[in-house]
Amino acid sequence: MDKNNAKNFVKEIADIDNDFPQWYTDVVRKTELVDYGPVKGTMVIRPYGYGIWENIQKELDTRFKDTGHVNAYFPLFIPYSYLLKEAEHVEGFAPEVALVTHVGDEELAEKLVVRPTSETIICDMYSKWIQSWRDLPILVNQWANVVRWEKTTRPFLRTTEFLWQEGHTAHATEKEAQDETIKMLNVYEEFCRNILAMPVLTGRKSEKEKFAGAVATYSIEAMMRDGKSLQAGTSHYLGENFAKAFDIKYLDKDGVLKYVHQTSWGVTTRLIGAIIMVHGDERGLALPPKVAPIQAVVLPIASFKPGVNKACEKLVKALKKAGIRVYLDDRDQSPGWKFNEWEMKGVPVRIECGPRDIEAGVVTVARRDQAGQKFTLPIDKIGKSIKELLNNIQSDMYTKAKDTLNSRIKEVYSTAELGVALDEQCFALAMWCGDEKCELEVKTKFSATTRNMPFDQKPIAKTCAICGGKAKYKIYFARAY
RNA sequence: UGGGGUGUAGCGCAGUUUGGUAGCGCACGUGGUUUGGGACCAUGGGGUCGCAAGUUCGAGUCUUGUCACCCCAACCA
Repeated sequence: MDKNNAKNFVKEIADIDNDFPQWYTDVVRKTELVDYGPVKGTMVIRPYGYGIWENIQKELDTRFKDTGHVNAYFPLFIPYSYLLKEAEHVEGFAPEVALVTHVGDEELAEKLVVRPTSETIICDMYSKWIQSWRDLPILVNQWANVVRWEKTTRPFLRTTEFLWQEGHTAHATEKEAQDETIKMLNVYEEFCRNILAMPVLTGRKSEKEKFAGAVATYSIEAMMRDGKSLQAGTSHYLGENFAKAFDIKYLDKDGVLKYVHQTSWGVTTRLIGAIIMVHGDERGLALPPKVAPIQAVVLPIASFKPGVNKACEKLVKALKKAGIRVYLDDRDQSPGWKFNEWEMKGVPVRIECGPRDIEAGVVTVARRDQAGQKFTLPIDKIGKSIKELLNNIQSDMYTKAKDTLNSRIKEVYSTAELGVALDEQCFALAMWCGDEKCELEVKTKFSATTRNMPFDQKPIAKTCAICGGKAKYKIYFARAY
């Protein structure tokens, strides 16, 4: 037996602290989340990875319904002319849209784009649906795929095709639309906190970083293990921009024809990448119980011995009855192999059941988030005790991530301090004059960008940390994915 | 689009300098012994060496062309 080889197993995955991007790529592939697709930048989401997305969908959908939204579906193909209607929008997206120009050998009279986002086609429909103030608000969400032909790609974080949800709402008043924008941002924040065990920073994007066509863009920003920021979701206040471009008007109570005020908001499969990079460690993936496709894995030990298989089946039955997503791994592999396999795949709880356990009336349990430590739980009421355990893991994972985030936000008052904070893998919270020049300077000097402006705008200084001019906003700077 | 690198079995690689039967580790099949932190023994299967021309008695190896992918900058949910 090659014991050294066995112990060095985890080194098959790149060193997380020294080579974070490589570690990420290794984990994503070795844990059977994805394969690379044949077309550059596309990915095949394998069943285990898709299971995470299904849980995300389920939890988000519940929240959307609770806030009055309904699901609908709009076409994949959009006439190119639609994209041209909103000036900023086309400028932002044209370079990265895939165009359909031919069917067979025949050239199309009008080019089609494969949707990079659905504002245009949805607005086209809204202009037909909306006549009167009685038709408002329209609160629609779509689960779909979109295509953006980015130059460089990475599984989940930036792929040519990705899955997402996009909410598109139309309102009678500016106030109502603005409230909706913030409401959905807060839905995302709560979802990340409670379901993904991932703390995020909410706030408004700078003019430079906002969505093409929006009046204001708000984002949730998450901190990855290496101190880089990941924009995990966005909520846009579109104002009347698209309403004017697509002629979406309603007749108000006062008899005046008015433009609607709109919002759009979305999160993508990028969230899966965020989970990996926030919770993962040197052993691989660690999934928060609420999104884990498998919450507990049952491993029979010495299954050839009498009674073991039966005890495991009984155990699985009890756990299923308690509503736990459980998997019985009765494959013909050595136990140690399976321990590592499931740890790498991030299953929150491992339950070992062998002859010694059966004799003692217990099972041996290991938590993924506290690797290596085993303890026993009595076999009776196992459903209830594992359920509690999963809840504890969920909240412990959040606490740990939250502490990390808090300890790595540095208030800075000068360009020099900003650079130091970034090099220490921190987010820098600074006062800013609001001028794009300062954003560019930071980008050139430190390859970092403004992330967002928190709602708490209580100033920490009077002058801009970059140029020393009069400070207008408090804003986070960070390197980003 | 600029700079660097790599293409050999499912994965990771050696072999190329100096041309001479296609190799190694892991994974996979079968039989047996095992099973509480990646087991062992035996025995098998799997390759047009990225592609195309050329030189040669003979090319994974030399020449020319070509394609693909990866990393670093620029672009982005």
